[in-house]
Amino acid sequence: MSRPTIAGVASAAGVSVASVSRVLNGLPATAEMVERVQRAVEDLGYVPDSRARSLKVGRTFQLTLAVADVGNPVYVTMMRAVEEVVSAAGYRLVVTTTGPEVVDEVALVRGMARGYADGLVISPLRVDDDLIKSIRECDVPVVVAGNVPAKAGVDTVRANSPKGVALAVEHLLAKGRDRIAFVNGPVDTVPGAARAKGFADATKHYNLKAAGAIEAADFTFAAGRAAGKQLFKKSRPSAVICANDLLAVGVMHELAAYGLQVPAEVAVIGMDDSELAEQSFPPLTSVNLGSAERGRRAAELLLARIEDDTRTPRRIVVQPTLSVRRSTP
Amino acid sequence: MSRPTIAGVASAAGVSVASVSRVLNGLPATAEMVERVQRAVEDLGYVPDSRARSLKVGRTFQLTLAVADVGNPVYVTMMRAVEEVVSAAGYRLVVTTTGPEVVDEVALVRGMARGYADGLVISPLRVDDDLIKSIRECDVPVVVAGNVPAKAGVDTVRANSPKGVALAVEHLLAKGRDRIAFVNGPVDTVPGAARAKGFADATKHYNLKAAGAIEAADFTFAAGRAAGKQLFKKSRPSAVICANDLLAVGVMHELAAYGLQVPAEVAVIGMDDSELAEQSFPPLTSVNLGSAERGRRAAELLLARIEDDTRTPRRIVVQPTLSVRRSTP
DNA sequence: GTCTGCGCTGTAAACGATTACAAGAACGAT
DNA sequence: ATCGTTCTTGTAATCGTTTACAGCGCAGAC
Repeated sequence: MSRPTIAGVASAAGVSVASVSRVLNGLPATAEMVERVQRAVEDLGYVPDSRARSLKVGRTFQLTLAVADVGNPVYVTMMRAVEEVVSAAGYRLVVTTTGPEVVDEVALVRGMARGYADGLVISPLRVDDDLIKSIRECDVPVVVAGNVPAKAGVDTVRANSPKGVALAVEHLLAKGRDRIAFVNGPVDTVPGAARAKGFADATKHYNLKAAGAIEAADFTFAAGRAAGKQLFKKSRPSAVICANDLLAVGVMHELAAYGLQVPAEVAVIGMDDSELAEQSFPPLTSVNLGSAERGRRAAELLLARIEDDTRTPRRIVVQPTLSVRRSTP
Repeated sequence: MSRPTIAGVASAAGVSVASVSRVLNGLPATAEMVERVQRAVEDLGYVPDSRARSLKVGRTFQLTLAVADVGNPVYVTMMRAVEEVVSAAGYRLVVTTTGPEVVDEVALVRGMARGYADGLVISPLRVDDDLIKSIRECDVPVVVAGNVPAKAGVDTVRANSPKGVALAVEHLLAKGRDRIAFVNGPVDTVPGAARAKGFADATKHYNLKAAGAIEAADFTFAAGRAAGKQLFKKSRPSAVICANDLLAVGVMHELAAYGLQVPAEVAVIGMDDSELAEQSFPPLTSVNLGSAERGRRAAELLLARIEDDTRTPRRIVVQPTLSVRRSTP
């Protein structure tokens, strides 16, 4: 036998479907009506069909969070924060993963028009005009966790990577480490570009001597190892700043392979201050780019826009702090 | 203006809604019809509403994966495997998170009846009769990645934890480490219970001398640290087996705090062989419980059951292997 | 006793797609 | 020229809800 529908409940309770619906949605009804409906619901094990409901009311009460790589620990921080906010507001959160390619992201945003969810928080790795266009044209609210041009006119909440890199550099200089290498992720990504700018700014501002800069293939552990290998082949920096924690951990492994002590001989700083930073050994000094707060704010922005689609887009930037651990002196 | 519906497309193209639907679903139509419909679709930027579609056809073409803790790296392995299989079959995968409590899991399974997705892979931390009942009564297919009693009559894919623990013990004994401590997660969880049994079996079978056994508060890094602290306060094992990689990494941190060398003085073995095992330092020897394969098989089982709901439930068990790294001699 | 107003409840029309069925067109065979 | 096939297209019912609207009963005011 297939699932009971509201009509089945109605006939079992001897009332109309409208009354069942009203009772289920807490609209006024006599005590006897409530009683009869609830009994029938109980008896039949009725559960309302969310597809039909959301077709009618035009909302799914689901929100989507899209991330590029589930293996990147920064996303678990963000995911937790988003989850907390949206579930408090009565929404379910579903997480999907886009590939690293911008076309995947565009496809996802376009797909939202099918009505899978009432809103989307997306943290795109790469951004192009197509993506921005698809976000602006999207029928459901989208907020971007990441950096997109102000003229795009979309709600965003982003980190201040350049400031973050500066914090790392200052910390190292204060400890007397002035031969600072930089291991970035791909610069054709949003975070890669921001961090490249940050390091370039810092290089100029603090008049850093060149000590090596590498662009890793992606933001993964394996790429970090490869980058480390390449880096230490030709230079001996006294410190390495990495564009995220996975890269940093990869680099630390390579340092160990070279027999170099962290932090005694080489200091290492990661970015994101993810759980991995705490778990790595030695525990990793890392720039906290506020992923939890960004997640929270992004979720709040999304809820606010669902509430009122006419508000002017906001651009929130959250400031970094440095979590000092034992990978720096 | 709001999104165009199929009726809008039909009138724009000067054809009937049925024809539009047919063209969109690739049913036979004349070239001219196809042309007109596609032009109208293009012009209006029409995207079919998946809610309406799934209400009618009774399927959402979405599958759900539910995990207890997104912070546990074992799930990323599993998630990747599941994603690969289901997307190849034309489904979208959405991931949700249950809390650690069994009531959350039950609520999730019950909620599936609302028709959010066509199937569910759940990896429950705790299992009780309510959960099993809810799974059996669930209107959509559910496969459990984890151990539930055979009499439950549900599709399951599970690891062989006892065998896994045995592999770890054998490896340690072969290296001459016979004072083996065991750091488990909560034994009221499914994996906790299985691993406890494994260690008890091994203790008996290999006649291990008691070297300490701790039950951590949960399967997290922090709990691993706490457990390590407690353990080393009273005993000096020559090896520690941990119920998962997060616990193992926590224990290694605590060993470092005590100034004990890994693996020279104390060997450490984790379980799950997650990405963290490779990333930790020293890289962690870990029992590979086949999370990727379990994910893959679970997804396949789910697809098969969606295909044919009458097939008798299968119980697949995947065998462990040991990934030896540098945390053991 | 009649009338007004209020509060419940039921009937039926949506929401936006798919699809069974019927009708019309085109075409070949007789 | 007629008939029967086949192929394409349109009409309308349907999926399971919510909700506008109308109807009905009952209480209170005159």
